Amino acid sequence: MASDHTRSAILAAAERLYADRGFGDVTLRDIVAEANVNLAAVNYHFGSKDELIAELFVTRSIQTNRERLNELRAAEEKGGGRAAIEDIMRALVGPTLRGCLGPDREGSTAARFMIRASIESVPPIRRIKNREVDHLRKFAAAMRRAMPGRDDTELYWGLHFALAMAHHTIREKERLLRLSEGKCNLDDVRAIIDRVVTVSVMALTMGDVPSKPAVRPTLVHGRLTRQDL
Amino acid sequence: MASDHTRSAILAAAERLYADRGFGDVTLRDIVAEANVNLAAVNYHFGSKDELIAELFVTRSIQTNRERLNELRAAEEKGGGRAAIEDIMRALVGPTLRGCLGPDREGSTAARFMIRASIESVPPIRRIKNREVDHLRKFAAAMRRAMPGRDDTELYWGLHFALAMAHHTIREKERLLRLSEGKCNLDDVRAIIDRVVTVSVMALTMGDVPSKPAVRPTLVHGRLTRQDL
DNA sequence: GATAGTTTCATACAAATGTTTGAAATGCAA
DNA sequence: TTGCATTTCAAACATTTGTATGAAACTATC
Repeated sequence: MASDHTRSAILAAAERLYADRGFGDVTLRDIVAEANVNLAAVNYHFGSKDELIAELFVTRSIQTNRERLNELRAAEEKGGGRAAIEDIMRALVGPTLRGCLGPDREGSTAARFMIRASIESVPPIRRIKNREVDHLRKFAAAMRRAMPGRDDTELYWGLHFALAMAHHTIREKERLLRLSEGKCNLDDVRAIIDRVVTVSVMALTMGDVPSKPAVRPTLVHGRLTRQDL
Repeated sequence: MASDHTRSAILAAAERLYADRGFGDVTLRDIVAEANVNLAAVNYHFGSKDELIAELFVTRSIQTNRERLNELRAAEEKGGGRAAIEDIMRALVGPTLRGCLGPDREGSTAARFMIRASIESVPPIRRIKNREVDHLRKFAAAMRRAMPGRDDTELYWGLHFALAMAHHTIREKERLLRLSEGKCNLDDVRAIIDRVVTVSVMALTMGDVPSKPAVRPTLVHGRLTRQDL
């Protein structure tokens, strides 16, 4: 194991190709051609194609999860142990959206790969994905601390909808661009994050009785009243 | 063309198998075995495997789109030519959610097939999905009539988020169930539709100045009481 | 009931794909 | 250097897959 040159070349080439063309369209021969290595190298270094995909996915999963948890921890420190709900949602959707929607498209190969993994459903990845629930539970716990007394069901739906908007925006950005004839600016990632966070917090606080009218308006005006393109 | 027996047997078997095992796992040989027809029958009747998949998807898509437009038209008639925004959103997400989340989903292979089509991303279906934009434009137009003066960008984002929540709920219902430990009831389709519609309308009206405080509370309370089934 | 058009069938084909193999090359320590 | 383990390589393997073919069976019209 003197130099991982071949091994990492395969990983890089595979991730790039999968990100660009999807799992269904990329063969081992495509990968080794892109990596300039021999066909047998994949099975030598990874055992099988599925294990290569799995390694790719777990690596990136760990990275994204760590980013998210870092943001979450920072938010909790900022709030003295209890993060604000909007900061929690921001920590949840921010890393993914920034990674996948940013104009720095070349550095975001990893993110585009993760989107592929989210769109297509290939066996090795599906197996790993089942563990993601444990990760989301940490966010659910933080949300519970931020909104004590709120019904857990509402909380889960809010978390679910936040991921829905984030992932769907990434998944269907082409369609949204076409539908809006370019009016929806998908390069302004910060505005998109603000938008998703705002709507998520709205969804989470929507059960509030109108006798406490301060909550919602504050959020509405505090966050992105302005998302001009 | 005396009796479409073979043709429809293929369609039925294919839809069932695709619904159960996904596109990646089902071969033409599986389909013809399930349908008790000859292997060559698929190419004879449909031309190719992709055209078979396309026909399956187009058929179901047309059904869903017709349902949506019917609901939209009914809402517009009810409102005297201008439908209420929440009714428009309900027409947009209702048919899909009802079709894919109903408690009779075990028996409805069509619904499970559409879920598969939403989860996996196979070329013939992707091609067809691109035409969906034209269909969505009709909803954008209705929304524009319902909310005159509102910026088009906001309108598209609202439409986009509504579809995001609906589709993500269908796609990830297993995960949501597991994350919430069964607390999120995914069999109560009406409540889910109300929830998605409410959040969507919130997102659409979030730029409103608080000088018109009647809008949001009305929606909040009307959430679980309305039904247009 | 003969005939033309349609459908079914067994079988073959060609291409693609993940995997294996065994030898050659390379690196490294003694 | 020699010897040994690791890595690379070209080639082959074994399946699987969608599709094509040509004959047989069937159907309906005259």
